[in-house]
Amino acid sequence: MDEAARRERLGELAPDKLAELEADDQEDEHVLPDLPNAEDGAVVMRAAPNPNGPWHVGHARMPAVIGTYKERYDGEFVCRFDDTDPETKRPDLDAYDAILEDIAYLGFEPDRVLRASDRLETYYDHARELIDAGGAYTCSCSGDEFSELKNAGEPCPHRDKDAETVREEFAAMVDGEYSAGEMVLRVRTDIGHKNPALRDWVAFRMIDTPHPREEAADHRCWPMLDFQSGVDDHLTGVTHIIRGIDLQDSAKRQRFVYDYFDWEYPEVLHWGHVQVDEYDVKLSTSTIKGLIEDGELTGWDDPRAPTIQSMRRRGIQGQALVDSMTELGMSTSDVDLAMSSVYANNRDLVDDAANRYFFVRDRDDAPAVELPIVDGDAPAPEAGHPPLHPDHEDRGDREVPAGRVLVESPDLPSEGERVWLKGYGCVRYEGDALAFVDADIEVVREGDVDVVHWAPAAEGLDTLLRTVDGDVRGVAEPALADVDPDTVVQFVRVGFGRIDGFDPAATDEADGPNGSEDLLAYYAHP
RNA sequence: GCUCUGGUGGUGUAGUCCGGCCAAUCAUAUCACCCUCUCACGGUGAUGACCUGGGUUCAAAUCCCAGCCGGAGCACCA
Repeated sequence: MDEAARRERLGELAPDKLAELEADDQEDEHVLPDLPNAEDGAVVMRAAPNPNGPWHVGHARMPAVIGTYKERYDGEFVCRFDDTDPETKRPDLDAYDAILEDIAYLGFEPDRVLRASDRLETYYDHARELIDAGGAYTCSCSGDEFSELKNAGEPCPHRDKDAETVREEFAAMVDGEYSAGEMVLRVRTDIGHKNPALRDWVAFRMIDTPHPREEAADHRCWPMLDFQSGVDDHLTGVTHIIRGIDLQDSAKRQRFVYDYFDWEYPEVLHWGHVQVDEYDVKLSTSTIKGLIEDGELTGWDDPRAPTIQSMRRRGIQGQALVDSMTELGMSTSDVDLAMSSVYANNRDLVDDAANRYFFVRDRDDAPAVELPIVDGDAPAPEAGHPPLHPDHEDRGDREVPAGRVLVESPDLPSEGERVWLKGYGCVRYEGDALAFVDADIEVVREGDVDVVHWAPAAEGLDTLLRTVDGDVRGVAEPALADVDPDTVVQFVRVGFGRIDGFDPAATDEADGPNGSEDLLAYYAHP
């Protein structure tokens, strides 16, 4: 009795038990824990990326989790670009769209998209209001000076400035009358607070470098994350904030501002950092950017790059990444994401649709071997006809010409031994040729011969397969020429990959590192 | 130094709030077997964890104490 039948039977015998079982199943579908104080239809969450480059795989976690909760609570997904640092983490103008594309690839679409750099006047207004409420003061201490006082729990001399001076000095900040480092606006918190991280933090500072966005290039007075993000979260109606443990103290800092404004602070959840195994490259936008600039990586979508764009180009479904990310849960400890988990999820999604094709690798340590197939015990057929998919005969089969063929050297049997060319038949290796034996599948069923993939030497496509471990050259069967780019296929006994491009004009002579192959493919995983 | 925060198999996770049904769930991983014209898919099985030490209790992964180890913040970065 299979699962469905068993359930049906249970439904007849004990309907209440079945209902219980199904209720449990519902529970189980929720990989993520429930959100605290979440009301259906009244949940607003935001992803707040700094657009200083395209996303790495770790970034997928935020949209994956927010998107999942959005669906569960019929909530809202706000994407707010926190691009308030034109200098140190300078925004990259292409990154805004790149990030939105990354989110779309993951299968989500933000309900609202905001840019903090569009909202400076709003932040200034709130700063003025905060000053009027006695919650902020301008300060011209150097960073070191203030740090020393702060660590001792001592106020700096500017703390007791009269409100009028603060107003004037802040107006001058907004007008850009100071240079970087000359003046900041601090939030008056509690200079003796037991946690030094919370004492009178900076809300606005001067930056001399113009913002890359033309619309914001005139501003010199920029809010710090805690101020900008705190104000925006309230103004956009965010009910649940999810962020990394590096921002653990942010909520505590922002609460001082919220208290001045008499706002209610949203629910906050923190999670740990995500590490991804399998990559030597550090998971950081600036590190990856550096590697690309140094030529170590060919771009953000280099198969060796731990980026969303790379996953996409390799044919890994955004959903696979989302599944893996939600499986990480919401723990505050650091987690290691195993790429094998992403691969397993992707295999699940892709296996049924991916048609099968042969690709014979030609590697230094395992070169492809070219041999003619000759008549042996029986006349050799002209071609093999393996199915496009073993579970879907209805999709038909491919034609693989079989005059001179290539096989991978480790697949070659000892001289005199037989091997089964998949979709073709049994051949005997005779040193300089493969002699056709027969097409009686019985030898395979009995386990007497190994089954290997192969490709025609002349008609095959010179192929470049780009993998995480470097580029692999080889020859693929000609049927791949009819496959549309962007299709995910399975290279039999090699693994899944995505067809990137086909160039029928490519000639045999023009073998170079780029653009010379007939076929370009990206490798996903086994 | 001060302040947070966390420790369940290789990885992730459930269980911890309200102690027993936990000799600990599920997934992935690894290995084996079955299936199979793939090393894929599917099926079966195996491997493998409660940080340590005390305490409370009839009973502790769960409560208490101490210790050990880890992560984060104390930026005019986000």
